Amino acid sequence: MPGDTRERIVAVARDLVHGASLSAVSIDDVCRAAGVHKGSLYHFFPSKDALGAAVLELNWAMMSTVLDEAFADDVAPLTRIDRFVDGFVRMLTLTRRQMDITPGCPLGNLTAELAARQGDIRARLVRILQAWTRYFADAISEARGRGEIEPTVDPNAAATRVLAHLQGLALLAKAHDDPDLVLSLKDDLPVLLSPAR
Amino acid sequence: MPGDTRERIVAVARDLVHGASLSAVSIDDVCRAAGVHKGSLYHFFPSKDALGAAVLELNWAMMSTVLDEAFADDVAPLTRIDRFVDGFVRMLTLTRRQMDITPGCPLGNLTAELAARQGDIRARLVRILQAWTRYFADAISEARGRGEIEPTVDPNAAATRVLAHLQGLALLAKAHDDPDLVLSLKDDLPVLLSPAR
DNA sequence: CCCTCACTTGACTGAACGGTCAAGCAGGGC
DNA sequence: GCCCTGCTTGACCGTTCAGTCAAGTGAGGG
Repeated sequence: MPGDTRERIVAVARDLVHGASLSAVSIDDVCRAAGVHKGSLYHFFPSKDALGAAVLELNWAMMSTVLDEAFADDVAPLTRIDRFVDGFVRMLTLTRRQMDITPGCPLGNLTAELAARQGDIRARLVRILQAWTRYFADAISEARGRGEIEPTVDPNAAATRVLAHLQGLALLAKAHDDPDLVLSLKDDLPVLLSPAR
Repeated sequence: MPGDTRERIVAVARDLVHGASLSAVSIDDVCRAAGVHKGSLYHFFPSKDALGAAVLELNWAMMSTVLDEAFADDVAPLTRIDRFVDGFVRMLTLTRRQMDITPGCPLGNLTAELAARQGDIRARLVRILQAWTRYFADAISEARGRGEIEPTVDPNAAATRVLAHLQGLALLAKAHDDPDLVLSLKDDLPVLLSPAR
């Protein structure tokens, strides 16, 4: 299978990083887990940072998949957000079963770890977070158009609120080792989508 | 000055860690910055993990100070939360000026980094987060008693909501390199403290 | 005056780290 | 049959890491 090695390396690296952190996972760890020699890895990636960037992209690709499924317009817009939360929690629960720890949001973790670095990587992180916010904003906007939430609500501000809330809950879930904590986002949604007073 | 060295080591370590992460800061870095030799550091701390634990305690002590000041009962309970947000953002802004990066929440960062480890450290993190939540819960409870928020609001659930929101905003602030993002918590507060619907 | 003990010094260790490289290998095109 | 090219191999390098240790130093107490 050509082109298989690179993908396997990134996939394995993502899993290891998701269960710990970028800095906690060494190149040797990745090679061992992927059944690949170091020179081979460095054939595809010029540096550990480059591998880290690839892991970030894979995480975003996986999150995009969950987002695209959840935000399909076969249900009401606010139901889509609920559906996404379910998918997100399912992701956490699955990793918890495999790794015996609650991993937190893969993108949130990388943001926390990499945002302090200067360079393109932070710009990319911001872009990803913005793209993520847009999923929420679009659904909120549509719900507002249908009269399901107050017309005075700013969809973008509300979407940022939802993302921040999700990230915070994911962090608490990681600390408490309980993915279900994130489920409370569904209860909090009506509150988060109500107008400021 | 007796007992000074240990404190200086922890203080310096905290600053370095706050600007990056525990794993990104080496024992040598700390020694260099504190003007101390390695054997001296290991006289006080049996391991890097022990130093990390001390850094966590110092961060909580500093946060406690900000919390105690903000939550003094010389103003209305909801005003205290606003005051805490101001203090928190001031903390971020100060570090940003010194380090040229927005550091995020010191406790949130450590939570993200250490929660995956098994052992006492996660238990301690959870306890700290609970103690933090209690500050919010007490103020919310008092505000409810004064009729400033709806009686159907559960102070503990609302407090957790506020903490999650704060952590999420701190993460976004770090990503966007803009401490002021956290200020929007003050606008979001009425929303977060309104009853579920 | 000297002993004790908390603290400091600075050189040291062994392992792990990210990264390099010359040599090989296999398959596809000429 | 040959070479080119994409990929693999496994040994190797220099650095940095957390952690150790034997030998000091100096102040306070008896």
